[in-house]
Order: sequence, then structure tokens, then C-alpha cells
Amino acid sequence: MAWDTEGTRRRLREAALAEFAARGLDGTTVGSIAERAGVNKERLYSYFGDKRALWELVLATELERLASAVALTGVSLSDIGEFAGATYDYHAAHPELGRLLQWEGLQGGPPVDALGRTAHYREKVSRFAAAQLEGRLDADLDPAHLVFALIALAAWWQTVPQLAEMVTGAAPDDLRERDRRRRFVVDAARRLASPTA
Amino acid sequence: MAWDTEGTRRRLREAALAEFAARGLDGTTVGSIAERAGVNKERLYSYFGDKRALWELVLATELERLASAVALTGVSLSDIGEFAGATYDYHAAHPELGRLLQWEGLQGGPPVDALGRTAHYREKVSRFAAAQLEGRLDADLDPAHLVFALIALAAWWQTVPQLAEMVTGAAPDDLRERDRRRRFVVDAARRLASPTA
DNA sequence: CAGGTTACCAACGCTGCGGTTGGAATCAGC
DNA sequence: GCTGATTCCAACCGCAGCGTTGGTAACCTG
Repeated sequence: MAWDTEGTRRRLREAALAEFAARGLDGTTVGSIAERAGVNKERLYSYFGDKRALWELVLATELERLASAVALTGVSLSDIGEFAGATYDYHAAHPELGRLLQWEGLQGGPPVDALGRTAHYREKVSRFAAAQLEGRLDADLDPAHLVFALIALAAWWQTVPQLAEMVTGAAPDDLRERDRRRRFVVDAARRLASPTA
Repeated sequence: MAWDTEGTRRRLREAALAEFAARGLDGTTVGSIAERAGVNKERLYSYFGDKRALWELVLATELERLASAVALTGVSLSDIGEFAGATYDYHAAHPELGRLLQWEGLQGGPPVDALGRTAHYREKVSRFAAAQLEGRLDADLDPAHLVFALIALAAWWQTVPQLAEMVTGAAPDDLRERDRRRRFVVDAARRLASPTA
């Protein structure tokens, strides 16, 4: 059979994303990644170094993808509800990233690309602070806390799906419920951020 | 040395709680639990069966503890903000439970004691629904979604502490910041739930 | 087509972990 | 203090998983 080095690299990365999201860094075996990719596991070592290096590559790639996806939507802070809704959409459409981040959080140690991510969030926070000065957000709120809470609202559903199922009683693949959740998130974000009397 | 069967049992359970919370079911080794307990690992098998059985026992115990702790506080729904605050306090004081639940959620499979937990949450939801009828909560909100969002607000900080650190810039053990977060949670819960014009 | 290089794989070494076992130390009853 | 039961542990077994190695087959250059 003909060779396809770029293809095997890609297949390994995709297989790694699926396996890592499902089972975490320690939980996935190099063999299972190779098997899913239809490739000998030695390829993984020659291409990516070792399991951890591949993990960091996959995680960094997904973070990059999120950043560019958010940038593309062009959603500004003019409607904080839609901002939360877009974040909800992204996590609902790409549950892998949320799971990767959760595994990373649980397994401890410094986050991958801590500096870049910190800068990203701090920038978001400063935009919220600017919106406060314009009176579009309640001035009593700590903008960092608000950003954090919006992420919580948007991501929590994917983070603890079993809890969501127990609380709401909805099946995991209920599209109607997904839509209702989105509307709730949008509404809740507005309630959180709007200036009150 | 004299024997202390109840003591070794307890030491094993405590060691298991710490190790499981830190590394999850698959990540912790039976040897590490035994070593932390200062006991031979064979004791674990004769007392608890195997690793998974001990995991389920530990998780069920912590859930029980949370249930009785919440019941003891006597916090009703009269002030939904304080309700969220109490939940925040519990998770801040007992981060192990949150981590156990997170590991459980990630590793998939049916939750431990799914029926009991579902009943617990559904009961909470029905109380919120009753509060809606009395006009103390906004009638437009789905009470299940509201319950879920309150848990998100209270638990998210412990769930993704690295994210919290990146967004807020606060050190993990900053007590002042912890207190500010609590006030934010209480305030945010009230904003979420209050009837609006 | 000859020689060298590159992509690939089957099979292996080794370590670490879940679970077991055989026996030693401690206790309780007499 | 003797006997049987109970608690405890050091050592072991089997296996799974990470990372490597020796070798084969496809490609490239002349």
C-alpha cells in the first residue's frame, strides 16, 4: 500500500482526541490510540515523542480551535445573553474540549499554555470592566466573577451530564431540552449582568 | 502491637477518600491507599472486597454526609441566595466530594445510587416549583434549570480551580477572595431567581 | 536495476499494578 | 500454657501497558 505520512499523523491526532476526551491522559492506552487510528503504535512515538507530548499537542490544538471559532462568530459583548449562548453552543457542539479541560483540572499540575490562556481570560475580563463603565453591566459585580459565572452557566451542562439528567429528568440526546437549556442560559446571563435598582 | 480492626478499617476509608479524590478510581493504586493508611493492602481486600467496591462505599458515604449536612443547616428556600451560599460553603469546605463526583462523571457508566440521588434532586425541584406558585420565584424559569444553575454557581469554583485562578488572578488559598466569591454567589443566585418586571 | 533512505510493523523487555497466598503474630476460651 | 480462630503481612502471580528494537516493504536517486 502507498504511504500517507500526513494522513497517519492526522489519524493519530484524531484518534488521540477521541480517546483522551473519553478516558483522560492516564486512562487511555497508547495501544488504543494506535488501534483506533489503524496504525502501529510505534508511529506515535516517532511522530509525537510520547503519550504526554501528544496529549499536550491535542489540548493546545483544541484550545486554538475554540479561540478562532469564538473570534469568528463576531459576537461582541453588546448582548451578554447571546455571548453566553454562543459559548453554550460551542460546548454543546464540541464536548471533547470540555472533557479535556476537566481531565486536565483533575489530574493537577500546571495547565497547558497557562500564560496564553490567562492572557485570553484577562482580556475578556477587561472588556467586561469597560462595559461596566458604560453602564451596560451592573457596576457592583466583579467582572472576573461575572466572566467565570457565565462560563459556568454555559459549560456546566456538558461538565456534569449525569447531574443534568438527574435534575431535569431529560434524556441525554433530547434536542428540545437542549434548546430549552440554551434559552435558559441566555436569559440567566442577562439576569446576572443587568443593572438592578 | 495490639489490634484495632475498627481503626484499620477507618484508616483505610480515610486514605481511600484522599487518594480517590486526588487521582480518581483508575488513577489510584491499591498500594498507595494501603501505604497512606499504614496497612498492608491485603487488608483492603478482606475488608472491602476490591478497589471498586471501596470506591462505591466512599462515594456513597460522602453523599450521605452531604445530605445530612444540608439537612442540618436548616436553610430553607426562603432566601435562595443563602441557599446557594450554603452550597458554596459546603463545596469549599469539602472539595473531595466535588472531585469524586467529577471523576465519576468523567469515567462514565451509571452513577452510584442513581435512584436515590435523582429523588433527592427532584424533591428540591418540586420545592422550587412550589416557591414559584407563591410568587417568590420568577414563574418563567424552569425550576429544574434553576436548581441546576445554582449548583453550577456554587460548585464551579471547586470544579475548575485552575480556570478560576486564570480568570480572577487570585491565588488558590486566598481567603479574602473566597469570601468575595461567596458574596458573589449569593448575590448572583438572587439575581437569577427574583421575579423581574 | 542497485543502493540508500524512509515509513511501517510484529514482537519484545520491563515495570507497575490488581489481586492472592502461605505463614507469622495476636488474641480468646479453657 | 495450649488450641483454635482472627488479624495481619511479605512475597508472589499474572497481566496490562509504555516504550524500543530489529527487520520488511515501499519509495527515491542514480
